Amino acid sequence: MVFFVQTHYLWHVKHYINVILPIPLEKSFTYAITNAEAEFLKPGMRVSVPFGKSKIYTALVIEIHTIAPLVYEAKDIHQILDDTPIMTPIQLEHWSWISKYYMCTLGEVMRAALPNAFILESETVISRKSDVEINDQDLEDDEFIVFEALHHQSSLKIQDLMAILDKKNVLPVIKRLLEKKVISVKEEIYEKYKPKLVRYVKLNSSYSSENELQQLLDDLSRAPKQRDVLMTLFSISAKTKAPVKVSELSAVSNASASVVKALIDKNILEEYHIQTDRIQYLGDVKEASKHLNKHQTCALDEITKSFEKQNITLFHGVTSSGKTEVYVKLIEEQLKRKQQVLYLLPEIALTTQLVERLQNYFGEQVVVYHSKYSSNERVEVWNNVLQNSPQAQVILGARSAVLLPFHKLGLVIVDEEHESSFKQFDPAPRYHARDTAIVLASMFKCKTVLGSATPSLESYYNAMQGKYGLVELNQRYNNVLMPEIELVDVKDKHKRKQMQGHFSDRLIEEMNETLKNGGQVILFQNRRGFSPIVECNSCGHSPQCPNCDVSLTFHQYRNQLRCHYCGYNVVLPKTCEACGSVEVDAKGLGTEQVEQEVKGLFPQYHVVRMDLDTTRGKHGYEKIITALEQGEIDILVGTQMLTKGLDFRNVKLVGVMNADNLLNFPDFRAHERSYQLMAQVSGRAGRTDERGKVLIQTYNPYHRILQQVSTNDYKQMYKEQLDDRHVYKYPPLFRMVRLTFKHKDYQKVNVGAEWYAKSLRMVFGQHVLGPEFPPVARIRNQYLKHILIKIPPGQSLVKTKEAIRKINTSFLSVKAYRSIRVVINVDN
DNA sequence: AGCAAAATCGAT
DNA sequence: TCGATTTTGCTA
Repeated sequence: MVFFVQTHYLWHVKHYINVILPIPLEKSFTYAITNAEAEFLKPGMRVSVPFGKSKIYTALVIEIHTIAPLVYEAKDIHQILDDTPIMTPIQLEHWSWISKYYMCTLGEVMRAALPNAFILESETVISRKSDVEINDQDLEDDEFIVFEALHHQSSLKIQDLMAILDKKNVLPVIKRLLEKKVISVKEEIYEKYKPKLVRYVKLNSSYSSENELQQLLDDLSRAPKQRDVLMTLFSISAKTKAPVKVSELSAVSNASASVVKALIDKNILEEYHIQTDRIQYLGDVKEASKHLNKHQTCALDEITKSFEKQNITLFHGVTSSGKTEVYVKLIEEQLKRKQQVLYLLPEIALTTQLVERLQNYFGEQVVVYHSKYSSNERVEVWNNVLQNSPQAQVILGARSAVLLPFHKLGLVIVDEEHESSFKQFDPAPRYHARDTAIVLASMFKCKTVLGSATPSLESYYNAMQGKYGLVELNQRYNNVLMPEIELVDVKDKHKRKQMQGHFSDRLIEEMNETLKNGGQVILFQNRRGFSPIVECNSCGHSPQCPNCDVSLTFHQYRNQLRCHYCGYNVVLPKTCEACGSVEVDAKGLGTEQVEQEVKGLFPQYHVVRMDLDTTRGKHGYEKIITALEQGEIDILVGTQMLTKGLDFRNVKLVGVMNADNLLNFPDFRAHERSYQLMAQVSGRAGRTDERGKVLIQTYNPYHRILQQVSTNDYKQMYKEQLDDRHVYKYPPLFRMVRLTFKHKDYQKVNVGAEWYAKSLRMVFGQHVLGPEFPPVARIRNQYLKHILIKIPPGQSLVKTKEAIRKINTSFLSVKAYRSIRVVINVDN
């Protein structure tokens, strides 16, 4: 599709616009516009349009043209919402790439990209018809209640009606009232984004002369508090020569808000508002960037050199080698060239630590963007990026930051490049932020750095193929040694009776040693809850989730059984539901149980657990990190949350409770992930002068991956894993598209998926796998089935997806299959 | 997505 | 058999 065609407007021709609606529909929609609107509108502006029976939606203009739709009469738009486009031409091109590559609709990309506040919603507002004579007897009870309410309030919203009538389905009542011509209904839209206004005060201009002022102060002699406030105002404005905030005034003068209000009411002070940014940088003076050591300097030179030949460079630097300092130098260079920099990080690594570090170097030029930001904050970041404002030169963000309206992008940095959280799983667009960023960079003709201590096989493979440049940094900062990694054979320890609960004697020994010397310990267990399975000792029955095909996880702190897929929970039954036996056993290990055992083993130390359950609050995560930094925590037990780019100086020992459940995870990337996870947790140990220690407990110490982790041999891991991927035809050698079928009817999923697979096999033959049930075959009462399509090297991706799309269309045209949800996941 | 018509369910 | 609930179809 061609966007942004500069049309020559002819006044006798009817104009139309094509728009994207924020809903998952394939087609774009055409609306009629007036000539004046055609002159004014540009692609990237928002309009509100009627859609469906009654609703008004926010739509984005992508094309302005004069081609009348053939089979229907285009509706008129409702109104224009913007003066200038809220997005850029490059962005539209980028969205279009995402929708084609990841096989989703533009509407879905729009939903993901635009801050929520940009998408206005219409609301049904009902009001009483004037001059209508109504006989009370003609109205039913609930109709009369609404009629009465409208005497007190001129208009009511659907929400209000639900509250008044205390039921959720109020539409029939509205319909009946409408038929009786008692009320009228209309759709109203409202702006969601509200600029933040700060209250300021100044002296009313009528007191400008000396005399008037003297008079005023005399008048106020009997109101000493107000006089004080006034004097404070003079002293602040004399000192700062800047507008004075109400909050500042009342803080400095130590007066309550009511005193200030009294002065405003008396017209002595004048109140006014100034619009401000919600996100403000509160840092101190800028810091000069650190001098790089010789290894870092060398890496920086190599990256610069590699950029001469390659657009993308993989920066493979071991944990705590100081990659960030190298990025800082690269960013500095772009800022000199007046170019924006996009710095992508996994959400969880986007901590205050790192943000503060970058703000120290770049001050207010840094802007942060992630999902925890409120809708209004996101709008402000969006606008700053769009306008290329000085506050949006370095954009530090999680996955969705790649969808911002960049103006002059000079460099993209994707840190922790291997992190799987860069790939969005649900809902669509199921995009990978790393790959999407690379495409964005190519549209801006700028360079990309992918950084990681444990690169993904995909990126390392691309580097080996010469597609990416490769720069390595093998020295840790200050030449700290890599931690010493010891594998503990739990099977053997059990045999020798050297286990206490889930702790081997070696782990206890090392923990004692570390704690005695004032060091901190991190224990890693990749499962939350107390135990993932509860089993009856006499009959073997274990409680299952009623909505999903999984065992319920026992959570001790609430004495609950919970499903981690749908959130279902029940109180732990006292006796077995199947046989009534009281002997119920907890099988398997979760963080809660580790915490409990540690507390028993080391009662004199402070133990804290960090997982989804303890970090749920807004700053839950932050609090634990700060407590650890400040040495308030001796032992931290947690899930993989612990692994992400945190710099804990005093952590001397890391224990991996059970490496096997990582390795045995049913996914073709399980081994790669295990290596990355363990290498990253190990990296938390000993980041200062002293060498850290890592203990990995396992039933299988001879596992290749564990051997490679313990010898820190990334290259060996890469080679062996790549061989496996070769044999089993997995990425990075083959590409993959996975289809998921969902329906509450088991048979329907089976038959539908089988039909689909058969059609796929007619085109792709042996490269279609399945349909197969996933390890958890039912979630929230929906049965799931997967089909995997492997795309061999050399086979056209575009054509493959085209073929899949065609089959999808004919699948959906079979009536019996139409109700089956098909989820397409590219590069999953 | 959201809404209305159509189809199915279920208790009298 | 009627009314309620779920499923299906369409939006410009």
